[in-house]
Amino acid sequence: MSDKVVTMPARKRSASRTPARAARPRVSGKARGVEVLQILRARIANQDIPPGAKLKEQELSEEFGVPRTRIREVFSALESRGLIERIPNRGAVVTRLDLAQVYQLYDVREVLEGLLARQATENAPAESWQDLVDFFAGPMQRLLESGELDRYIAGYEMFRARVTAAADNAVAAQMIDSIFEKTKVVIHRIIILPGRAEVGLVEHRAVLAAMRRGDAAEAERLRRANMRSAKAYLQRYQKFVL
Amino acid sequence: MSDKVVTMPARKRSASRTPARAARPRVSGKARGVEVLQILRARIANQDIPPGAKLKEQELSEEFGVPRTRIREVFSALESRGLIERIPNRGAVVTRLDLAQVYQLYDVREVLEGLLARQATENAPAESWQDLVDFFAGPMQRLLESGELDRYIAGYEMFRARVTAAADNAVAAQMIDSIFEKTKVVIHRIIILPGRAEVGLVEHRAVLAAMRRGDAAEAERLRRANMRSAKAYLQRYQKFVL
DNA sequence: CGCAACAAAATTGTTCACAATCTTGCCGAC
DNA sequence: GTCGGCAAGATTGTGAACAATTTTGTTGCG
Repeated sequence: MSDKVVTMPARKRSASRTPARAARPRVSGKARGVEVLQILRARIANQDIPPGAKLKEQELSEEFGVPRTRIREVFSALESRGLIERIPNRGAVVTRLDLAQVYQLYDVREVLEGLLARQATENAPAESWQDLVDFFAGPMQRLLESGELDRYIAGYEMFRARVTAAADNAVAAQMIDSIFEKTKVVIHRIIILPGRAEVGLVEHRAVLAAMRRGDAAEAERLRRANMRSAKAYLQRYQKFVL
Repeated sequence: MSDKVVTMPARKRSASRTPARAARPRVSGKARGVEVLQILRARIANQDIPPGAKLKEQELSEEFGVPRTRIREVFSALESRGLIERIPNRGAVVTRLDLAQVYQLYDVREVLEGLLARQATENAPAESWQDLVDFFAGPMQRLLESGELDRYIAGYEMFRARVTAAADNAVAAQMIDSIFEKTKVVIHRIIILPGRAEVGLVEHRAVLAAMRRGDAAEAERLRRANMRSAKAYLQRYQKFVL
């Protein structure tokens, strides 16, 4: 995600007096194309826009205060990411995940998370994981027992962020990101399944122990086992999750 | 990788006489947006358009006979795939791979090809691989000895196609495709490195033997080893490949 | 000769009008 | 009452004109 963002003088297009059609009604301040893309990605990932919903060009154009052609460009990007489907002359709808695809996403995620765990272990000094070992032994255990699942999930995402950063593999990170934006809802629903968080916590402690030892191969193996176990929960409670 | 590419007549933009905007000069028959996208993807993958080259909207618009707004949409899709970079008011250029990224692509490809080999072994009956075992024992060996590298590569891609089809994992297949379209040239250059094809052939035979035995775990392990070995060649002959 | 300022050309970005296509609701025939 | 057209409305697709910006070329000064 290149952050060379910008420059771009903030001045607003001079006076542009246009007498008729006076000031634009811009519902929310002007947004650049990239921003619109990110916002829509997030909305789809969170299912603020539910699967199957239709996206209308004009509507979005007015909401974000950008030209309709720009919305079309954003649609192209969303389509190439597989988040929406476009049918000629019929518009764009949010893609619906089918079961087979969710399993495939989990299979791919298994090997990618394994890769990141291994590379993180190889790249970072073993001691650097100590704080996470402690965190998962104490605080995370407590969050789980007191039922604070939101903060538990936040802790888990922090773990993933640390591993991803240490692995230093932008390609893999980006691919997992694209899996996340499709399955975020599913993943969160699995965590709150009966017994899943407890099992997951044990598995994560095992992964962290291997990383703390500097055993990269074992960290990869355990992380993959962890993902397979999550997939097994998905299969078992399929009807509740999808 | 669809090769419907097309050549594209080399003639230069016709007379462009259009006095009163008469019949459209369509250089090549009308093309849909998706087709334009595929063609440009192929051109970039083959380096018909070299890294760093600038893509001009009007030029492409005229060549394909599609509106410029459509070219812009295609650019958005190419950008989201990481094939081009767009700088505001400066246009679009084909992204240049840096060394670190190529290594990362190989690391990811290692685990994904491993996944496909495993799932292919799990899904297809062991006997179904016999013809490939034979092919890699005989014909491929001969192609190598007689130096017919193009056909050797074609045989290798046939192997990949078979495995991918059997694995039946569209998500993984698509991700590997996106890796291919960025590294196709590099991959082909590695194959023609001294000794690489010979080693690769031996490794592929081992993978196929495991698949023929129905040993999915071993097939995955061997395929990953094969990819690591290819990456090692890349590291060794780096300066000749990039 | 170098170089800075300016002018011209090329290119990208935006806007709008309209055409093509699909959707919806209505009306009548059976 | 149901079904099949048919017209009106909504939505997407196209193309050109226009505006903004960058690039290129030129001129004149030191």
